[in-house]
Amino acid sequence: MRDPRLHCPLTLAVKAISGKWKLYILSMLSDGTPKRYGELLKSTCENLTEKMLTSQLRELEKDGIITRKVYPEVPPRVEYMLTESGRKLCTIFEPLYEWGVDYMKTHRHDQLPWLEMGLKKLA
Amino acid sequence: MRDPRLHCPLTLAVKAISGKWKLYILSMLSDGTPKRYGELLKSTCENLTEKMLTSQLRELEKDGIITRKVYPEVPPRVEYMLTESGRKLCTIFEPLYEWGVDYMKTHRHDQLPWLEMGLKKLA
DNA sequence: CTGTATCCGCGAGGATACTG
DNA sequence: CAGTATCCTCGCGGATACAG
Repeated sequence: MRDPRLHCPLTLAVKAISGKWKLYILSMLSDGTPKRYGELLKSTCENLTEKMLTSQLRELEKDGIITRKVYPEVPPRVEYMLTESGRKLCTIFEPLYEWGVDYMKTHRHDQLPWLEMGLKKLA
Repeated sequence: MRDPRLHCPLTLAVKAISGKWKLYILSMLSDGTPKRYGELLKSTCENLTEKMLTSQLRELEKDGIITRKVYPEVPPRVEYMLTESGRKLCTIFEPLYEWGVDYMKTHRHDQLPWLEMGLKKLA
């Protein structure tokens, strides 16, 4: 690191969303309603494991992108929700979604997994 | 894969940009001007290796996001450039950049590497 | 200059079992 | 229900050498 040009906002943003499952998780939360742990675990058809979900959630929480709310109940209930910052980050899903639609018009895709998301509420 | 709900455009888009270096590479190309191999290799302060650059470029090319043009010269010259599809994909950099700016207003960042990019021309 | 080819370390991440 | 705790595989990706 001899380059003195630091503090690039774009690098920061790219780092925040890198991580194999973060965009998937964020897309599940992007409709704005809180989601429970088990809900997130099941709502993807890719094989997201408990360990991975937990670690990615922790990082997103550390970065101030989501909040984790624990309800002192039995059985326990934990809800994850976007912060204001997280909601802003999720604006990228709209262009991403549109890009995907465009892309599918001109290519063949018969093997792609489906992803739960809430773009309708975003738009 | 027992879920019958396939063909999600968002999943497709997420897959297209996943890969450790793709967003960095795309951001370097996002000003629209063609870039040479060596140029891309040097213009990031992270340690992107030749192998990684090549593999990521190949995938982006395969996905129709960039084009690779070889000039039959000596010494050889190869230029990489966004396709129409790639340019559309790069629209996410604007919200990402803005998110990073917002984020930096409320957090401390003294260790982040800088990234060559061309948002000005995009805006 | 723009790449392959090869080797290989290492840690992300998957599987499984267990806990408050 | 919502997680830890462990173990272990596997392939990403770094280093190096070489080629057209």
